[in-house]
Amino acid sequence: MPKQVDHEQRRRLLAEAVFAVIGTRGFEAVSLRDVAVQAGVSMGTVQYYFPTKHQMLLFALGHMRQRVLTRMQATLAALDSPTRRDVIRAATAVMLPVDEPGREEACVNIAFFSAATVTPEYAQQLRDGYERILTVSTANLREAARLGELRDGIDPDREAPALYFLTQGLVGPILIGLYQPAEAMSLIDDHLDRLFR
Amino acid sequence: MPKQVDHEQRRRLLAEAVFAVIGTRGFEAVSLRDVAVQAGVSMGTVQYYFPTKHQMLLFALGHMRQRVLTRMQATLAALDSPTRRDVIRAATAVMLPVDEPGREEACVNIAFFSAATVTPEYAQQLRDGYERILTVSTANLREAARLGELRDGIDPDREAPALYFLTQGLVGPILIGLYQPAEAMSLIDDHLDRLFR
DNA sequence: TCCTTTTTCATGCACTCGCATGATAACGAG
DNA sequence: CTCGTTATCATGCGAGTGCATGAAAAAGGA
Repeated sequence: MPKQVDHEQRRRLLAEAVFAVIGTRGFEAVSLRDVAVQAGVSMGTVQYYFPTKHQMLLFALGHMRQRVLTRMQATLAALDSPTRRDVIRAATAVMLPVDEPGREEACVNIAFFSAATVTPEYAQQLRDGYERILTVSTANLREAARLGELRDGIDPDREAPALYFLTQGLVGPILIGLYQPAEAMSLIDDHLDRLFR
Repeated sequence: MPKQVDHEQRRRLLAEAVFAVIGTRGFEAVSLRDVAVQAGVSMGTVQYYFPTKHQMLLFALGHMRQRVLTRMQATLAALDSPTRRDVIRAATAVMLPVDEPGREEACVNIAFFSAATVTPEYAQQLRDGYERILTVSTANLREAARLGELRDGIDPDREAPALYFLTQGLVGPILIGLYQPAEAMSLIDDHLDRLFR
């Protein structure tokens, strides 16, 4: 049993390199050579861990989903005795490209979204991610409703998707520099004002 | 003066071919050869009208913006004595990928959005488009407010962007098959219910 | 120490890309 | 018809692509 290497960790390292390339030069610029250079390894190593480029990108997409969730959990855990509204607001902010890792994730996300229109496997991954986040978000709003924190006539099961899609709709404009993150958050806050007492 | 050809029309024809390629094989699959085949001309002809691939894509982006606006105007003009709410609802529906041309436009749009994260010229075009549509949308809502059709406490200048970004956030999920167009429109209608009396 | 397995690397290959070039075809003015 | 401009095309080139191959290096067990 020679030389033990954590394959999964190695793949994650390469996936991060993929993110960097997508974030700086775009999705179509992703080549095995670029990824190798970015990761500081040879091209052969990339091939060793990913038999094909498509599998590499698919893994990278999955890793990005997990990275977003991890960052969200860390952000929420850092909140000091937050209200239900604080939680929802912070979770929303994580999905917006407000800082550099958020921006990179948003670039990667939109790139895969574009690719998903012609690559069903990407679309499946993205659907999974959407449904997971929507489930959590809905549960949060339902809990807020149960605690009586929402205004009268607010249906958590309809408002959760609406809030989420509004958030998603803000990602693009922020990315292209049309909206400032602060403006976007102001818009989100207005929306939350309407939901919460 | 030999052989008169409408260059602008020729470019639009090629732009439509670009759309078709993006819609069926994706943005990264766009090559001069594919566009030429799709348009039924030789590769040299594509080069004749566009000195470089980048200029071709830039023109295609501009043409797409105009196509969306044209389709929107046609849709609105076809409405029979519409209320202000009908106009806003129809304009929103045009931006969602509910039919085939709408889907193609959405695919093209998201592809350029992704590319815009690393190509400032695309970002500029997209910002222009956003601002134009937002201006019209805001004007519509203001007019509705002036006519007293909105509920109390509804600010057109804040609700117009919110409605627009909600719409944009719905495009992706529809494209990847997570949401049905009917569900999306139901969500939009809920939102309009909140705005209008 | 040597040996076997795992990991890394350098190189080659067939293919496609964007772009350049020169020839060919179409068409209106004289 | 003839000519000259415009439009279209076929072909070639260097560069870069994903992937395959075989060799070199690394490292724990004997």
